[in-house]
Amino acid sequence: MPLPPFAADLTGFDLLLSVARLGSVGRAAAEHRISQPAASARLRELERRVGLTLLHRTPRGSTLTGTGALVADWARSAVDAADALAAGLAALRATHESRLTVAASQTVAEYLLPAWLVALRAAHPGLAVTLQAANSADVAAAVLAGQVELGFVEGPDLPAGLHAEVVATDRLTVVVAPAHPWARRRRAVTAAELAEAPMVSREAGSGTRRAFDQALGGLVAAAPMVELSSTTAIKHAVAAGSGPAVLSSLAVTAELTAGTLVAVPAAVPLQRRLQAVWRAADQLIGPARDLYAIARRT
Amino acid sequence: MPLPPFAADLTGFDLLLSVARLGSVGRAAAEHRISQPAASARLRELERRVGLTLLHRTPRGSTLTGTGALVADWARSAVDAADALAAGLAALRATHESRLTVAASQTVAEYLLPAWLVALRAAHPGLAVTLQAANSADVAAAVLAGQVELGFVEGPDLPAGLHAEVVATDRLTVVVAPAHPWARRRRAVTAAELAEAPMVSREAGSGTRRAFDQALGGLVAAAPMVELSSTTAIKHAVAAGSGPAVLSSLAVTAELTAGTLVAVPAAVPLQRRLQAVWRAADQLIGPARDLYAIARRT
DNA sequence: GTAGAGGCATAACCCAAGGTTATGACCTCA
DNA sequence: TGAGGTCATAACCTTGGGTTATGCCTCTAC
Repeated sequence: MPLPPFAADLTGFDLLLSVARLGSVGRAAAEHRISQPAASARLRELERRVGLTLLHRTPRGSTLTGTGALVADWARSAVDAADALAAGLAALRATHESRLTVAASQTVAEYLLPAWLVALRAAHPGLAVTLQAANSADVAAAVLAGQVELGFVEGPDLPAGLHAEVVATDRLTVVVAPAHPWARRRRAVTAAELAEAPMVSREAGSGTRRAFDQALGGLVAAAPMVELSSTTAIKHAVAAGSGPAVLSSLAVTAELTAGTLVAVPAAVPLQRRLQAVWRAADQLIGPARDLYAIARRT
Repeated sequence: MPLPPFAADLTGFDLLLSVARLGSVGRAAAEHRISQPAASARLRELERRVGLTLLHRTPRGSTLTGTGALVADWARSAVDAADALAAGLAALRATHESRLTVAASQTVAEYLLPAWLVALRAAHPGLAVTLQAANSADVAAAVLAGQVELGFVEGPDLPAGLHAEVVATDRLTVVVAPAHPWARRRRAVTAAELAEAPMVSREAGSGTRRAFDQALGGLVAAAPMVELSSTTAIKHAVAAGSGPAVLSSLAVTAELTAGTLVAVPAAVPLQRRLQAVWRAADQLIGPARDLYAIARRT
């Protein structure tokens, strides 16, 4: 389960990407603020560890070999993911005197915001972003109170005084363990069936749970089998066979691909809008406006 | 441009994920084959570096704090990406006596295969996969010659003797730099316009180029402005303003989000099928069959 | 043809991060 | 109250990765 040692440290791959872009080990070294021999040694070590020749070194520069180019492309996604992680951490850590303050609901903070922050940083290098992650209601309250300039929430119920714009649509997915009877269903489960089934669900008041309750129309959902406060915990519980759950499709793509969870077709409109919100009295300006534009573009 | 130091080394985050899953620092240490004090020190160092408290340590185990859970979720995607990189590298490096041999065209090898390999490894721990990355024609030839059990190719033209099944549909996207006149277009560009415009394109014979030529119907495309052999090089050329290009939408999502490239609506059916191919005489069995199933599920 | 510039490799040296084992302090539970 | 689990601290060691100095190669320009 732990990451193999040669993949855990991305600096070598990061350096490889710089070499690919700049065409020489020396220039890549300069970009990373290390000496040329250090870069050279690092790249050699990387090749030794992965057991492949990645670079074509010549007295006039270095270029990627064929497999090197493929590896570089794979490495790029890993480095990008690490970069998104770094952007999120920087936003969490930033002090409150910084320029842009944002609050986001769990789904947005978890799955969408990191990429947005990376894009925002491209437009505003050096901008410090402060992020509050909370549930939709708290996000709305923080925006209304002026603690944050911009918020991202799920679901339709919003307090007055807020201006909201839909930035994306999130589809909810019914998931079960592969061994669950529903896993083999071809006919969509009905609202009634969903209402009857005890589910693994988030706590009452979460955006995901509210969206599900609404999707049932007039029906009232059975008491949940378990209530858990994190998406990850729910996924594990479902995979272990606890019962069905309703989760954002953003949250389960990896598990569906890996086959640890199975999506069940459902005959109810499991959609919800992800909205950007700000005070109706204010105008979005500067970085907040740009972040909103980035979010819309997704 | 280089990755910040605290994000380059993922081992700390990987360890954090183990703690989250197992509930104690000691058990996480065991999973990573290091001593408990080493793990403890590493986690403390991680918290120091990111400047956040991630763990709630108690005499009966350790759990994530609120921000810890959010960070863990972000970290998971970074670790997963690194894991996909590792799976790809392992497949490239594997010796030829290993059990499963696969060949894939560039688009598949770059964007889809790593995730599939991760899923495959979940089903077959320890399985060694050998990967050949080549263009569609060479992949087909390798399958036909029996050098590889399973191939993934783009486009419709296949030699006789191969069995093919569509595993995914890939949409091609016309992209330009934000400053390009087409970037502001609301009306779709026509096939005639696309045929006339000198493009930045892959070399003749690549799957992407063939698909584009076919999409023009009877029209014959203008000579390309530049021919480049890697997707990355094309993206840079387009972003620098060289002209339009037609690329797999898988290849440009990040750039579209970041705004360095802009998608142009097109009035031609820019779709192509990604197909799994194997020898018509053979039956897919074992890991090859599972990899095919995983690919279909995507 | 030769000098110079740019590029990578090697050598010698140094430092610190991170590993280990041994041990202690703390809490819970039978 | 003692046993068994947890995490923290201490003392020590190894090694990966950094630095500067230098050499060799190849292409280009005069």
